[in-house]
Amino acid sequence: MDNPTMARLLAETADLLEIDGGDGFRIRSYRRAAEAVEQTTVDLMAAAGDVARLLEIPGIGKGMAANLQAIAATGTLPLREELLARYGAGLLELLKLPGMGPKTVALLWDAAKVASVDELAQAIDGGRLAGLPRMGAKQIEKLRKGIEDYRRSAGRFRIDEGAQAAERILAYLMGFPGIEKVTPAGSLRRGRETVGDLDLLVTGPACAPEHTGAAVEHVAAYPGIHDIIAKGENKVSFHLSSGLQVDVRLLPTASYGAALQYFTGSKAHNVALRQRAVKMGYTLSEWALARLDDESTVAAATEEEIYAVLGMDWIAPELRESLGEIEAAARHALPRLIAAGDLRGDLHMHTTASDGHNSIREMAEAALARGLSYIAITDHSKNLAMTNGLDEKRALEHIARIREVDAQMEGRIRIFTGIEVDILADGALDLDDEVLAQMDVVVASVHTRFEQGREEMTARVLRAIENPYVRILGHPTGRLLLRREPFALDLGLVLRRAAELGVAVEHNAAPERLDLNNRDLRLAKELGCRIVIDTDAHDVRQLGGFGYGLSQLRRAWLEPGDVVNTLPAGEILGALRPRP
DNA sequence: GCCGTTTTCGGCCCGACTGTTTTCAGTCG
Repeated sequence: MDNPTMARLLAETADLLEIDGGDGFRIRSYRRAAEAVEQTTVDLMAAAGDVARLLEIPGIGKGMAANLQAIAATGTLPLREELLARYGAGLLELLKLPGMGPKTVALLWDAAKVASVDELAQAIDGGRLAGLPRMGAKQIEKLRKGIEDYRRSAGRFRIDEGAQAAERILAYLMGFPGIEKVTPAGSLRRGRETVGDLDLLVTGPACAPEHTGAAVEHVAAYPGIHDIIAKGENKVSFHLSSGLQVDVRLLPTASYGAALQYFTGSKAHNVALRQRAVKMGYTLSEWALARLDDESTVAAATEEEIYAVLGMDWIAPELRESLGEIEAAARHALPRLIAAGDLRGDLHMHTTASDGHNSIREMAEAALARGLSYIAITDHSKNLAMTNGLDEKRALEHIARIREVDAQMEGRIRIFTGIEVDILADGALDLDDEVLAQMDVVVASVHTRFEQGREEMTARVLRAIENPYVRILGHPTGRLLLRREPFALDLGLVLRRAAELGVAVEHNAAPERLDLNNRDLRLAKELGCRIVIDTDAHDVRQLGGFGYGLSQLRRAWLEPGDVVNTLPAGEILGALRPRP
């Protein structure tokens, strides 16, 4: 078991304790422990026998060390099992609905015996919620909508979850002699926000036709398998315990390119490509690109040669959505897509001054190690009290420290001063302008859920970016992928006004964020709005992790010039809105 | 359940917002 899974078990125990009405401080201990387990670089499975080692981790005491040992030994912990036996796993699922917290879950369980999302839907339809405390018409409607959103995303997994699962399987498969290459295809390779299942293509001598038996058995023996759906000569399909379906296909090296092209998709792209092939006298399948007349193979080993025979440049997987990429590739006019190496700085991150886990210096060194040439430190402001947000006085002290560390770095990396201010209900910012005037970078973000309607919400954000010190609009939709519905916001208006004012709009690269969807990003480009991609890093490991957000930019055909933090340190501030 | 220039008990980040509550409970960050 890995650390993230252990962290999940502890967090679930905290949730169950909360539903159970347990002591709030004890609950918080479990939450803190889950966070510590998530954060630590100690491999807990390996260290489980060493209590002293466990106790060195802040947030882990005697009780929690015993819990970790129980998890390592049995795969779960007694308290969690006990609570699960009493309440059932369905309650944990209920907690994922927006507006649904432990108190409401407990209420529904006590009063209406609701123990799962399905039972909640039935209770709503049956009118059994009416009359319960705090269950007015609006609240019930909110739950109904929440269930709808939840079900729409069910069955798909966030791309980072898919990528991590793929990585583990890949490492396992590569340990088998005769397997040379494992490539994830499908929506994972195309960089979508979510994946429905995993397609893994495997090749090497062990995958030669008629000789796949041993390799198939190796795949089927993967320790993470929950159940096997199908096992054939060159394909094994199974579920992981998370419910994610995985299709592993064993292929001869000779047709690897054709298979990769076929299984990468998208469906629409493949249909269009096959039509083009037919017009040119070829037929394209997962085995090869062949001549229509005598069925002789003309290309199969690599994607590049297949596209080349069809008169096209190779198309980046992110673009394969049949949105004009085939025509552009045929005209040799594909964009020079933005790539990881183009990004020179990260303008949104937190330190221990608010809710980050590392110091200014540590963040700077980590950024340097990742090849960045500048960062901006943007800790939270006072309105986010739970993050230990900075008031005016502390904000000024903090930027003095940032400048000190910047001087210590002696030009190896540039550290800009900054703050992430909160947009209040009336559209004002929560810090005085005199303080904001001292900042290189002011990121204005919405942290509270507004539900009063699209016009009002849009007006608030528009008012916030009128403040002359705001240089970046952070979390422009506030959407937490697959968990919270997007804010109702007329993003078209906001992007247009931001473009006029020179305010850059942030695209958060964290997989649970990915603020701007494909349409938003294409619109931003159309309107000439500046995009900045940030990681909102809360520790050194998140820093520079642009990957998932970068895929979104590439999918929207964005080029280096469309993204401001491709500029060098000396030009970045000048490219943002000028300070008054 | 964790932690301690409080050494073994008594603390433990808090403010904004919504809905239904006529004074506040629950959720979120």
